[in-house]
Amino acid sequence: MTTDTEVRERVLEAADRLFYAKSAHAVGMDELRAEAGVSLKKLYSLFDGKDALVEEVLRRREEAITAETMKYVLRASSPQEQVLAVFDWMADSSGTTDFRGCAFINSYAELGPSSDRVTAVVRHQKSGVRGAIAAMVEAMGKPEWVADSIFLLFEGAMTNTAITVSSEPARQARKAARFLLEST
Amino acid sequence: MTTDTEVRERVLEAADRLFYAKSAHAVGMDELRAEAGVSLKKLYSLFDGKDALVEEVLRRREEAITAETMKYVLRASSPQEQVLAVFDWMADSSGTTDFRGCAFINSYAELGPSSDRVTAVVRHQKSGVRGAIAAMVEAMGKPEWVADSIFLLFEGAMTNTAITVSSEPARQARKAARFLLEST
DNA sequence: TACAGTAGAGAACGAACGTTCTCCACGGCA
DNA sequence: TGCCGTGGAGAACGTTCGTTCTCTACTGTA
Repeated sequence: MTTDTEVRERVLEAADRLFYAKSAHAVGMDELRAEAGVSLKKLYSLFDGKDALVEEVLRRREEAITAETMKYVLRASSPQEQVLAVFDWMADSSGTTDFRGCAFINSYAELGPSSDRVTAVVRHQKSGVRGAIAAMVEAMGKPEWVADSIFLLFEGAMTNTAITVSSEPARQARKAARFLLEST
Repeated sequence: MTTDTEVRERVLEAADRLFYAKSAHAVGMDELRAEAGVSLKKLYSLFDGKDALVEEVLRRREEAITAETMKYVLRASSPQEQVLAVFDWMADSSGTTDFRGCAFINSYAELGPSSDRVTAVVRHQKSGVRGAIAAMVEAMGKPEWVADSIFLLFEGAMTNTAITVSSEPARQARKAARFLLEST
């Protein structure tokens, strides 16, 4: 027997995958229904509509990404390697054929102007990433502008890794971040 | 008398403004027709449809942005200030209330997966910016990885200036770029 | 077996889209 | 003046979307 929670999760997983791959407006509710193996009725009984679904997908993805990058950070051997681990995560992620950059930047580009809810989730994710980097950099005793710079390198590498379909930007950003950490 | 060329330009200007502000899929052809003050018939006689219009808008914007940043670069007083001028352009641009980040990144997020034409224009613009920065940095005798890093800082600042609605990321990126140029 | 209630399949609906077509007003020219 | 062709206004068309509704099959229970 499949509980509602399980069905919800299946829908969210499918929605996350499709929205990320094709952008939200390019995925119809019927396509999503088919991909999740769920009836349209059930879909609308579990979610308040497409907008709410998009929002929930983003929130869920924020948690998932945070957890996954944390794994990279925690297995690092030194404080500096901890900071740089986020770029290793990016390089590994971009190896998957369906890498499409930062889902939050993408969603903000597509839906930001029309949805305050999406904008709020995106801002929350960005300030979270920025805060996490800042905490690690501060623990190394480095000035705050170094953390800001590494965050911007991360963001720039995220989009350009997607656009160029190569993990080169991730490696370049890692190198720059290391230089900043070692020369300040 | 208004020539076809003038009408074309008026349509392209309106399309650029609307697409950038609201994302392409959120702007209907009828809204664009009204904004440009043109009949639907004329619109379709001048352009091959919405897709072609989006593509042409992006190409036109690439030229316009290149020209505008060049103005900042050319008035700079030193090679280093020339490189950093791109961040001054960004800070000034973000001052306008309707700043929405990089139109090419935004378009790639929204249309990249479904349009090879859009993807091609975006890649062209990105490699152009990267090349321009690389040329200036190389002229200073700095290693290539410094240029790559400054480019990524530029890209990251572009998106985060939009998301945070503040020119702070532009200033942070400028500071980081200056540090890279002065310590290598 | 008879029945109540749930859930799935997918038809149906209203709105919005991109695109084309119809109709009419107007200006140049004989 | 009469005629032709261009162009504007916007109705119309076919499609697609998000969302809701209808009908039917099935399950558990007495």
